Amino acid sequence: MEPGVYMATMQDVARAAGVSAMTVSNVINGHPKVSAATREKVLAAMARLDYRVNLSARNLRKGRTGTIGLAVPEIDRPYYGRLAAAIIAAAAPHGLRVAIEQTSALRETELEALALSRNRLYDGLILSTVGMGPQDAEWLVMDHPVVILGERIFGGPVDHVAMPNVEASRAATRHLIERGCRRIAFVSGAVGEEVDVSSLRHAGYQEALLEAGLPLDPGLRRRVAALSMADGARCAHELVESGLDVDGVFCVTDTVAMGVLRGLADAGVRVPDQVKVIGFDNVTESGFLVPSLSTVDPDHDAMAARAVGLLVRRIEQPASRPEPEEFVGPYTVVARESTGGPARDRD
Amino acid sequence: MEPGVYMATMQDVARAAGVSAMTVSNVINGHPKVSAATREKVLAAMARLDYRVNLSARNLRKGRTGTIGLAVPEIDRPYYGRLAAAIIAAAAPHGLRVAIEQTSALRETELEALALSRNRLYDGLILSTVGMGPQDAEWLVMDHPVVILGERIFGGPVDHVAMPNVEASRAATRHLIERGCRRIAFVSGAVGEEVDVSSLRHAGYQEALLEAGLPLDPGLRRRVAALSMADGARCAHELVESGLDVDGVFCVTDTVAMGVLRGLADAGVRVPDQVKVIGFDNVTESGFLVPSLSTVDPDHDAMAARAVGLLVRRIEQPASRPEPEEFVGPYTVVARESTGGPARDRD
DNA sequence: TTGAAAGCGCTAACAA
DNA sequence: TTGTTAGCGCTTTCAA
Repeated sequence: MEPGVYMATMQDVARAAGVSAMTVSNVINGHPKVSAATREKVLAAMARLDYRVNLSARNLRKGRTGTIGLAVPEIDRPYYGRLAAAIIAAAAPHGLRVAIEQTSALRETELEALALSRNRLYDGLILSTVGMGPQDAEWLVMDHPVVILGERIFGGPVDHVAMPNVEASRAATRHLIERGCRRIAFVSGAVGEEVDVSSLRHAGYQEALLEAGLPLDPGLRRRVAALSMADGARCAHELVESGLDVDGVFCVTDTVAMGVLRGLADAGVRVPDQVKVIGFDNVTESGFLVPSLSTVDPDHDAMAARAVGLLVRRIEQPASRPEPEEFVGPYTVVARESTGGPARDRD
Repeated sequence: MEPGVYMATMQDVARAAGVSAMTVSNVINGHPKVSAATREKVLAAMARLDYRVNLSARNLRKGRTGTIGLAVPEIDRPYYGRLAAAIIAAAAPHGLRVAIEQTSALRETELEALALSRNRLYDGLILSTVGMGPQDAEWLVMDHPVVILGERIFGGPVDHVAMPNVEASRAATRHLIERGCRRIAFVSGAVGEEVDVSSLRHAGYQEALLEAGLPLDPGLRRRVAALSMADGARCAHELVESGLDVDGVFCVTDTVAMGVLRGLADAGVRVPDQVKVIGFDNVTESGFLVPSLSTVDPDHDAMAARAVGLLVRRIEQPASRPEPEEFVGPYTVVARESTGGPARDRD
C-alpha cells in the first residue's frame, strides 16, 4: 500500500463490502442515514484493505482544502515563530490547518505564495510582507481570500492587520526619555522612501523627541543590513567605536536588540546604567535576557485572531465581498531591566 | 474570479484560444513542442480569462503534491525554528515545498500528521516525535515515506535521524569537568522508562562522571515540567534555594539553559565564576546571551540534509523499498563564556 | 436507506 | 505540432 504499489480506492472498498461507493463515502463522513449493519461491513472492508481517503480527490471535488497558508519571511526568527504559533491556535477552532511557508523576505517568493493560494492549494493566505511594496498592490486584487500582515502595503484592496507602529514607538521612546535618556540612538533596517516597519517606527521616535524638545541628530540613526542578532551586535560595536555620546537605544525589533545588548557587553558598556535599551515585539526570550529587555508588546494573540477572523469571513462567504478592513492591534510598553525596570514581569 | 464566482478552467482557455486543452496544458508546463504562434494565442487567452491552474486537480491527476510535511512540537521554540529553516533549505533543491505543522507535543496530533501524509496531502513526512513512543511503532509501517526525527522511537521500521545524544552529552559533561566542575547538576524533562532525549543525555552525563571518578548524587538531577525558559528559571531558583552545593549545570536544551542563566542571575549567582553552565542545541540566541552559552552543536544542516535525502529516496523510488536507515549526526562542543570560554565564536 | 450517473479540472498515452 | 480519449478518486444530485 504505497505509491507505486497498489492503493485501495473507495470503489475497492465498496466492492469488498458489497455496497456502493456512495455508501462508503457516507460512512467515512459520518452521514446519519447509514444502517449500523452496513456501517460495520464497510468499516471492516476499509480495515481489511487498509483504505485511506485520497485528499487530493476530495479537495478537487469539494473545491476546498481546509488549509490556509501562512507566509513569513524567516521561520527561525523568534517573532515569526511566536506569530505562527498564535495563528495556528486561532485557526484551529475554525477547523483550518495552517501550512507555513518561508519567503526569505523576497518579493518573488512572496508573490509565489500568493500564486499557490490563488491556485487553490490553500483556501486563503495570511501573508507577512517584507519584500513586496506598494507597487505590488495590483497583485492583491481580491480574487481570493488574503490578509496582509505587516506594514508594506497601505490602502491596498485587501484586509490588513498591522501593529500600532508609530504610536507604540513614540511611547517606547517616551519611556526612554522619562527614564532620563537625552541622546537616543535609533537602530533599524534600511529606511527608504517606502512604507515599512523601520520608517514607521522612526516616525514615532521622532515625534517623541520633538514632543520632549530634544534635538534630532541624524548621526543617531543607525542602520543594519538585516534585522538579525549578528547585525545588532555589529551595530553596537560601531556605535561605541564611533565615540558617539549615547544614553539610550531604541531597536526596531527585539531580535536586533538582543544583538545590541550583546554588542554593548562586548564593549564593556553597562546596561541600563550607562545606556538604556528598548526593543519592539516582546518575544519570549526578551523576558529572560540578562538584563531583561524592555520592549513593546503588540499583543500577538489579538493580531492573530483578527487576521484569521478576516480570512475566514472571506472563505465562508465568498460572494459577499465585504469592504477591506484595516486592523491595528493594541500595545503596551513593558518596562524591564534594560531601562531600569524590574527584573521580571512574569512569575 | 473567486470561489463562488466563476473561475476559468483549462477548457475555457482552450475554447477561447481555439485550441485543445492539451495544448494549453503543454504551454503551461513549458513543453517544447508548441509553436510560438500557438503559445502566444494561449497565453493571451489565459491572461484575458485570468486563468489559474487548479492544483487540486493537478495533484489528483499526478498522484503527487510536490509538498512534504514537517511536523514539530512547537514552532516557536528556537530549536524547531532553526530545524525548520534547515529543512526548507534542504528540500528546495529537490523542488519540494515544506508545509510545517505543529503537534503541540501530543501523541494524538502526531498521529494525525501521519494520517494526513498517508492520505496523500503530502508526498512524505518528516516527523519530530515527542509524544509518540515505542509502543506506537506499529503506526510507522512503511506504507508511505516517513522519516522520524528525534529519539522516541528506536528500531522502528522506518528511517530515523537522531543526534549523538549520549556521546555528545558525555563530551559536554567532560567539558565542565575539565573546567574544574565537580558537583554538576543535570536539568532535564521528566526522565522515565522510555527512550527520550532527557534519559539519553542523562546517560552520557553519568558516563562522564563515572569516567572522571566523580560520585553520582541523585539530588543533582533536577526536573522541569516543560523544556521552557520559564521552567528553567524556576529550576535555577529551586536549586539555589535548596542550598545545594553546585559548581556546574548541564541543561538538556539551550532553551532551558537560557532560563537557568536568568534564574541564576536572579539569585545573584555569577556565571561562570561560581557556577558553569552548558546547554545543548546551539540555537542562534546562545551565542548572543550575556554570558554567551556554551553548548553542543549538533549540526542542524547535516541532519536536515540527511532527513530530506532519506525521504526523497522513498518518494522517488517507491517500489525499491530500501532497508530503514539510522543516521546519527556529528557534533561539536562550543566553548563560550558560560564555561569560561571566549565571548564570541562568530564575527 | 441505498445506489447510478455525472463531473470536479487536469494530464498521460496515443493518434492524427 | 496538435488533438482525442480516458480516467485520477471523490462527492453532489437525483432516483429507487
